[in-house]
Amino acid sequence: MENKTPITVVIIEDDETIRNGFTYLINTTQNYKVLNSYSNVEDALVNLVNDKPQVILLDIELPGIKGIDAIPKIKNILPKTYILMLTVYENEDNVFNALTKGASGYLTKSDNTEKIIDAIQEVVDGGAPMSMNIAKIVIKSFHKNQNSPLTKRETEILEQIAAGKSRSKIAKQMFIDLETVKSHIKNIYVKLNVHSREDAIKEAKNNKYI
Amino acid sequence: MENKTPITVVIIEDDETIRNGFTYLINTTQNYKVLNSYSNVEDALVNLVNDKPQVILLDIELPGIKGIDAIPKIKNILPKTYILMLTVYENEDNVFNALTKGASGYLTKSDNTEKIIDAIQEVVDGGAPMSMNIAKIVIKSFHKNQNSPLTKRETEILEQIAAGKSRSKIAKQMFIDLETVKSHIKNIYVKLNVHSREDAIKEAKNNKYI
DNA sequence: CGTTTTATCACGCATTTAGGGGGATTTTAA
DNA sequence: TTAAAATCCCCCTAAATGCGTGATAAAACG
Repeated sequence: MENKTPITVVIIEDDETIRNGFTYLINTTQNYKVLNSYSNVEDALVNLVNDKPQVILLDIELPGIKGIDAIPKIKNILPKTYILMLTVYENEDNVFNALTKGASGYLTKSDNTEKIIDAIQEVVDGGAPMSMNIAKIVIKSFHKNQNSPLTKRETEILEQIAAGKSRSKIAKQMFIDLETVKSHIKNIYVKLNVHSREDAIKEAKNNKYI
Repeated sequence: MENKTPITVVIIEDDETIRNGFTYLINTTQNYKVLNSYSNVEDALVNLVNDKPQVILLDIELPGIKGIDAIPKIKNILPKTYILMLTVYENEDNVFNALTKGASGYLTKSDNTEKIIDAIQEVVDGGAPMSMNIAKIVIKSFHKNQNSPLTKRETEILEQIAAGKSRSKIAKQMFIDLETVKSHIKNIYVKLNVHSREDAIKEAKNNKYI
């Protein structure tokens, strides 16, 4: 067990105490090694080519280039490196932005520090470690509103509109008359209090009707 | 610790062995209690009003009404009950369907059986427990394709098109000429090899360009 | 430093679509 | 057995769409 090739980590975090804390924690754990740690993205970007870590712990709140914007830059240099986000805040937009740009996991610093080791292992094993509250945010983003004012058919049609389909195409694919589709759309607009496809889509997505 | 009010659970699972196994496991754990277990959704639906469990363990592969279709029916009767999905298969569509309809967690039966207790506790605490592979599927669904053939501007415009905006509205909001927008859209169509908004949206979403 | 890509703007044209107005009828559920 | 939901009908005008064939300036790349 002792002489396995260790899992290599780089830390990008501006708070020196946290940076050193994590470095110590990881380095004193068997089979894990911190190759380097940086207090900002700029420094990290020039050195990462040499470090070639398997996992990067990336803070979100950083001076200069923010953690979120660092993700694509890092992925450019090291496409196979797993990026684990670290944050104190649980801002929804940050979560989805980071995931969209390619982060593989998302941890809050309030987590038990030992969890960081589990998370590093999990991400190397192809998993997607998340703190409990982050998982909740992610799962909740899938939940549809059960109190939609739209009927089943109206919802169906609005979904097709959101897919960019014309009224006539919707009619053909649903085997109903164009006039029926128009009628449904009229009712949708009244219910959502809008006067265009754009606003209907926006309103429906905001309220998670679709 | 011993005389806390226990967390109440109902199991809906057709395999008798698994059903009894989970029931035994949960009932022999302090502070957890299985109120009832059912081998199909139909039976469960008529009794759930009396059971009023905090958590339901719901199998996906069931005879008659499938687990996925059971979710909205259960939510109708008991809107506050947390639903944890159980499955042997890790079918992507099932995962997203279940989450969309309101499942709060998703576990594979291959998980260590003790994890089920942790998951029940986590969901009651407002979390969203997932097996590692499920978390991976969920997180991956957010990842955008880094090899998009579209330029930044083209991607921007295609996103607006996917939001249902007209070319002229896009032009106004981006402070560019309608002709410029038309030009971009033409290039998008060529690159994606499509001839309509609908197909452009579909192609872009399929490949995660947007 | 030169070449390519990207972003910008131009004009015309045939065809379809969108949104709104006013209805009616038939299924489906409560 | 009512109410809600889904279906279909006709009219209208302004706007949008997709495609053709361009040009020019700015940015990025090697």
